[in-house]
Amino acid sequence: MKNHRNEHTRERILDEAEALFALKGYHAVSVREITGAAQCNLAAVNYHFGNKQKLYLEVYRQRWLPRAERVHQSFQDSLKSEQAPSAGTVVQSLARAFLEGPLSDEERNRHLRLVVGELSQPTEAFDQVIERVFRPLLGSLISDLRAAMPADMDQEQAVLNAFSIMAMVLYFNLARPVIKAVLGATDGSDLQTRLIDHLVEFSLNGIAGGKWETGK
Amino acid sequence: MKNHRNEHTRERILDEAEALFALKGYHAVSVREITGAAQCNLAAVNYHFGNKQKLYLEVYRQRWLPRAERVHQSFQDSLKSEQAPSAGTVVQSLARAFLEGPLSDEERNRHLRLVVGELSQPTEAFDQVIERVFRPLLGSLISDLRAAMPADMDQEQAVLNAFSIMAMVLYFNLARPVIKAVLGATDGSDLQTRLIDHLVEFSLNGIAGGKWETGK
DNA sequence: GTCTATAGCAGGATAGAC
DNA sequence: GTCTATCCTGCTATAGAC
Repeated sequence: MKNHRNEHTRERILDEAEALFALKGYHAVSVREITGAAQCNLAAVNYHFGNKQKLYLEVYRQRWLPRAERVHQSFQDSLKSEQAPSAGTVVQSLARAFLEGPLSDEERNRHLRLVVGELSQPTEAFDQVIERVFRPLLGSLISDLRAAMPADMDQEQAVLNAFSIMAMVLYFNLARPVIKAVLGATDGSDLQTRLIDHLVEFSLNGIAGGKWETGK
Repeated sequence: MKNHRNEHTRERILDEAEALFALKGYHAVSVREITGAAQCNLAAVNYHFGNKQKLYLEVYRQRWLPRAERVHQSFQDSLKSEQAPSAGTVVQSLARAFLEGPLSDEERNRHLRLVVGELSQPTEAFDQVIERVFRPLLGSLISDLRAAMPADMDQEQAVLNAFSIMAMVLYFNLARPVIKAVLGATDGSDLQTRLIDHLVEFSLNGIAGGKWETGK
């Protein structure tokens, strides 16, 4: 009975499993590695979750989903304070919710890597990700965007705009090392902030097509 | 000696390995699966490539790299025909090189999935991908963009613009199923073309910041 | 709920015949 | 170059003591 650690074994397993799955992907991580990191016994995974696959699904259900909802909430909260948010505000709120919102750097990295994993190699968690998170988030984003520029943006345009923004959010996180490498030693200062600024300006102009002013 | 198939075993293994690695990722594919698909013996992988890891690297060297160079070439060729290409032409050439250029749909899907794999879970192939393909391509793109709008775009801006375009190219391929799901049964017609149009317009506006005209 | 011990198996790799 | 046969490691999963 080595278990005098503050957190319960089950929770520690979820934490370590999430970190490892995000870092290496499902198949590259062994149950031994997870239980080793969680400092518990090999058998604990089967006891608490049944098997490795079910552990993975629980990571999504109990760690990833709530966090995704926090991000969505943060996005909506920062919009609720305004009555008729401009497109600029909408895009900025979204970018901030993802890139500097309620998540720590480490959490955000885990979170986005996991979703990229599901996008590129879908498992049983895929449907959850799409239906319970992606679709609602895109729904919010699209309706907010359309409200901000009611004139001549049809549904498909709005969807594609939303996807383009998500593309940058995901990619700027995933390719951070590459971006750093290419930009060279120029950084040191807050690359993160400059990325957000760029993302907001780029996508705002992308959406607006030069037709609306950013109010910048 | 079952080998009366047109292609040499070594080549068939490379083909099938690439398809499987792209589809499922390195760790999710077994050597048995590869040799099964290539209709050859299990031992053939070790005979021809040494081990699984070296096979994976050969897939990059002998299949992925040349294809990446074809795409880059296609991008540059379509620009060479013009003397002072506008930013719109540059972006459109890039998008077309990737999304409807020299690659078939299947090839393109493989190609982009493999690179996303390396981005999200780097292996020994990562450096090759960055140094021999990514950096040169970004270099071309950046210098073309800066030539097209010499006024006030600094190096970092150009880099971030280039990354934003690449983000959309990669993501629009990866998330194609999601996009289809969200857009619903609206498609049928050529989604591909509409995606390219959107990508070009979005990123052109994103780059130009409303300051340049697209000439559209 | 946590542990030890082990069953049972799949995967990578090799030796050696052809 | 290709095949068969086999080794052996490392994995998931389970049974059962505590």
